[in-house]
This record gives sequence, structure tokens and C-alpha cells, in this order.
Amino acid sequence: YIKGPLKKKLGLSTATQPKTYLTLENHMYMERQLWQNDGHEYVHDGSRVLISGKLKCHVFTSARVGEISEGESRRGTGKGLRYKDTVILVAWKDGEPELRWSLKREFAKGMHNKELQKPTHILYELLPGQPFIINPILFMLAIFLAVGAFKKYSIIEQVLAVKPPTDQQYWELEWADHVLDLPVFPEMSPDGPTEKIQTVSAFCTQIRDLSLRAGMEIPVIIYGGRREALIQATRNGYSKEELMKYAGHTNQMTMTRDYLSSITVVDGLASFLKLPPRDDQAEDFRSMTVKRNPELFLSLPAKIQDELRQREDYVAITNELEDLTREMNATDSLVVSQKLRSRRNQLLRQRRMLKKEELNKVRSTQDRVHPSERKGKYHVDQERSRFNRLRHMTPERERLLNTLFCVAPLRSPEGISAVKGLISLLKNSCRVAYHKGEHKLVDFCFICNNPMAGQKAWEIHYQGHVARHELPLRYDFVKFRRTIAYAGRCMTCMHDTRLPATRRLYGFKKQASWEKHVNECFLFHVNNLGKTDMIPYPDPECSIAYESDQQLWYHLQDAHSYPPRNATAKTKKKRKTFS
DNA sequence: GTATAACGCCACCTCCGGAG
DNA sequence: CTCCGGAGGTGGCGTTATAC
Repeated sequence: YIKGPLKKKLGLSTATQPKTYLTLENHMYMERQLWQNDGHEYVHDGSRVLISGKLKCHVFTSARVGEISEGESRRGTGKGLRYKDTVILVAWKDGEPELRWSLKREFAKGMHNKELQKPTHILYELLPGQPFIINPILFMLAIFLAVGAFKKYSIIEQVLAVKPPTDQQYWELEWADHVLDLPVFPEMSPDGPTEKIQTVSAFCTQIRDLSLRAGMEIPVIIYGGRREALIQATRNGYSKEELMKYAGHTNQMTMTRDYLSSITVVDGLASFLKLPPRDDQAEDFRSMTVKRNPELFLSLPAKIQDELRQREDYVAITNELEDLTREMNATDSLVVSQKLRSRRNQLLRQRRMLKKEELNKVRSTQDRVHPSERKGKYHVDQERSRFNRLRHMTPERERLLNTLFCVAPLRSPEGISAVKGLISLLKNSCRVAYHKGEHKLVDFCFICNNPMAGQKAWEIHYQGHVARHELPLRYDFVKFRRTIAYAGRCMTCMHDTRLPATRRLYGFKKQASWEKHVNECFLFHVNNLGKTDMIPYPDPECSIAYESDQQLWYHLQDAHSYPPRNATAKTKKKRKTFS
């Protein structure tokens, strides 16, 4: 009835969510985004360690989300992966000590009364030839040490020094009593990990948003990792029974019906031609299901944003919001003001939805450009440029950025330093950032980070940068954790060759004064040109000319992170004083 | 059991006008 | 130009409801 008459009557959607696969390639895109490109600010930077670690647990064990995080149907119970469901031990592998960590899927679907059938998975340390970024033990050790999970060891060197005793093949590293009931993957607060377990919905959203930032048009869901994990497992000649155990299935049909991709891995071509069969031809097609575009818009292009702001429905919402504000100020009644506030929230949400809709629209029509076909200078999305503008503010992450993608054993000096880096990311405060150049007397050059003092020295130094064409591409004022990461610059001044270098590269330390200056300076520049059909662009290395000053400003916003244009800006006479 | 939308709350950010 | 403070907006995240 529901799928037939009712569906017709109500006009229900029959759309199904597209099936995506979190293949190794897609997984690496997400890790790269998280560690090497990501300008997103989590409530705490330690979230990266937890996300990265948890993601690995999922793809290596095929676990469902509710078996590691707190599931929706177990809301408020704190149930999920806890320390007491896991065991860590050290054993021997080819004459070398190796840490192994087992995790039991205590809350596996359909197994609540089958204690002995619950799947237990083992993750291990030695992965020759593989980068740190996919080593689960490296990430888990950092998480364990940051909460003090070991009964007898508190630093990484102590853990790595443990070897099995002579009369035994293994040695268990016991958990401290106070962590047994704690979740392995807790919720994050601005002050670091809490003792509360992270919920499924929180983690799913994190993964979804991360995959979008990594350029995947169809967002990745954890089930995509499970699907891929099960498909890969079928390639290795395990028996059907072993695979069922690994997947946590109780019915032989489930794997075939629900998990194996419709993109078949059977090599029909080779079979027919009686050639040795291949098994690598399908994976790239599964990777492709996420429709990745590395340049996927993360924010609305300036022109479209401007048009949306002037659209009828958008303006209507804005007007109603203004009316509401007036009514809210007028009323004394709590009930009425509560009602008005809820309506206000609703309107704000509607406006946000309009933006999201537009974003989806531009994304779906966005061109995919092969890097080799790109002509001229390439400008990334404003959002995508953010990490490069902030990286000098987070030295720990800056170090990890390269280390994590190195190939070396966990027990090497690089491995140990990576674990330590992850631990400090988990434990450090994220409330305030420290700038290398934050000093009262000495200023640092924002291009090369060298210290400098005195007007004359600055002039000579900046002249060097100008002569070598080392001018920055982004001009915006960037604040990061209450500290100025970058002072604002003015495009028009920067490319005005008649000005002294200190003036051209002058940095505004206040958002307001920067915006005011660039608006006025731009108008001055345009007016000075007089009447022309095309407005030339001051930096010929970037682009040539625009049809109108508005088009030029859109370019400045998209490619150079200029602020939205201030319509009320007036041309004053050009100020001479810059200190 | 999983995934997501809608909603509420909260901390923080931006904007803007006035004063110094 | 800079500081200040209030109003309003934004983004993150938890909660709840609901589709599949």
C-alpha cells in the first residue's frame, strides 16, 4: 500500500541514496584533506586524531557506526567501543616486537544475545612499506597515551620498550582501572577530549563534511567503508563462513545481496579470452561513485552570492526578519517573544537553506578541468585557501603534515615523533593561538617570516620581494583563534609601482580599517581610469581586464579573498599617511 | 539499525555607530 | 584611527523525529 497507492496519492519520492564506496583511494583523499589541506576549525584540533583513528577502525574492521560510536537506538546509554572491549598486547613478528590491539564489536547488529559470536578484530603495528597515515596503532597509541590508558606506562618510549617475557610469546599491556568504562572515542570539547562517548550522528556529520571538503560531490558515509571492506575481503580466498564472521552476518545471503557491488569484479574479458584474470579493474569505478572534483565549490562564488542576496524570496525573508526584530523589541510578554524567536530561527534557517540550494546548484554544473588543460593562474576557492593562510599558526600540525605521510616503521624516530605530535594535538589548548611574529618590538615579514625592524630596513626588504615578484595572492585579513594570522593588504596599492615598497605591502591590523581602505582605494583607482570599456587589472600576471568594476570586484573576492563590496564607500582624496 | 532533516542552544564573530 | 559595546548573524553540535 505504501509503495503503491499511498505513494501516488502523496507524491512520495522514490529516490534512493546513491551507493558510494570508501575505497583506499577515497580514504586517502579524506586523510590528505584532514591533515594537509584543511582550513576547517573543529572545536578542538584533537578531533583530527580521533576522526582519523576512528575512520581506520571502520575501514579495517568493517564495523557499523553504532558498534564504535553511541548508536541512535542506544541513545544516552554510553554504549559503544569502550576500553574493556579491547585488549592490547605485544608479540613477536619476524623477530621484531609488534603491538597488536583487538577490539570486540560488543554491540554488533542482531547479536545482543550471542555473546560468543560477536566478532573481534585485530589491528597490528607492522606494515612494511606503508606510510604512518594508515597505521592504526600509531593513531591509537596517541589516543591511549593522551588519556593515560595504560596502567604502567605513561610515555611512548615505555610502551615501545615492552617485550614478551622469555617463556611466553606475548605480553598484555593492561589498561588502567579508571579507563575500563571510558569510550575509546570520546566527544570533544574546546578543552580537549571529554569522558562522554561520541554519538553516531556527530561522527557521520564529521565524515560527511570532511568528504565534501575533500571534493566529493556525493558525500561519503561510513557504510561506504563497510561495503568496500567486505568487497576487498572477498578477494583473498577466505571461506564464506570466515567472511560471514568478519562481517558479523548471520545469513549467507546478506553479503551477496546487499554488499557486493553491482560493478562486478569478475573479469569477463579475460575469462572469455582465456587470459589470466585480473582483479584490479573495478576499484577505480567504485572510487568514482563519489564523483570527486578537487575544486568542488566550498563557498558560493561572489557573483552568485550577490545575486541571491537580491532575489525576491531572499529579500522577503530579510524584510520579515527586520519586522520581527521590531516586534520583539516592542513586546514584554515572554510567551510572545518566545514565539517570535522561534519564527526568527526558522527564517534564518530558510535563508541558510537557500544558500545551500544555490551551492548545490553551482556544484552540479561545475566544470571538471584536467590540470594539464588549465590556462593562466589558477585560483582556488576562498575556503580552500584558508589552510595555507593559517598553517604558520599551528606548528604541531605543520610538523605532522609531512611526517604522517612518510614511510617508516612506527618504532623509528620519525614514528615516535609522529605519536608525540598527535598526543600534543589531543592535549593542547585550542583557545588561543600564538604567532611567531607576535612581539612588541620586532615585526616579522609576512612573506618570508624573517624578523625586521626600522622603516628603512623594511623598505629595502620589501623592495627585494617586489623585485623578485614575490607578492602574495590573497589579500584578506585573517584571524585565527583571536590572533591575527595575516594582516589585510590592498590590491590596488600593491601593484602601484609609483609607491614605496613599504606602502605597497602595508598590512592593516584591523578588519574594519582594511575593508574601508580597499573599498575607497578601489573606487579611487576606477575613477582615475576615466571612461573606458574595459577595466584593466593591476596585476597583469593574474588576469587582464574586466567589463565592469563590479566584475572586477567579484574576481577580487573569489581569487583574492576581498571582502563583499561596501556600497556606501566614497572616494575621498587619497591619504598620504601610512605608518 | 543507519542516515539525515529540523530544531534549539551556545559561543563566537561581524557590523556599525558613537566617543575619544 | 582606535576602542567599545550592543545587536544580529554564523557555525558547531546535540536532540528528536522520521524515512528507509
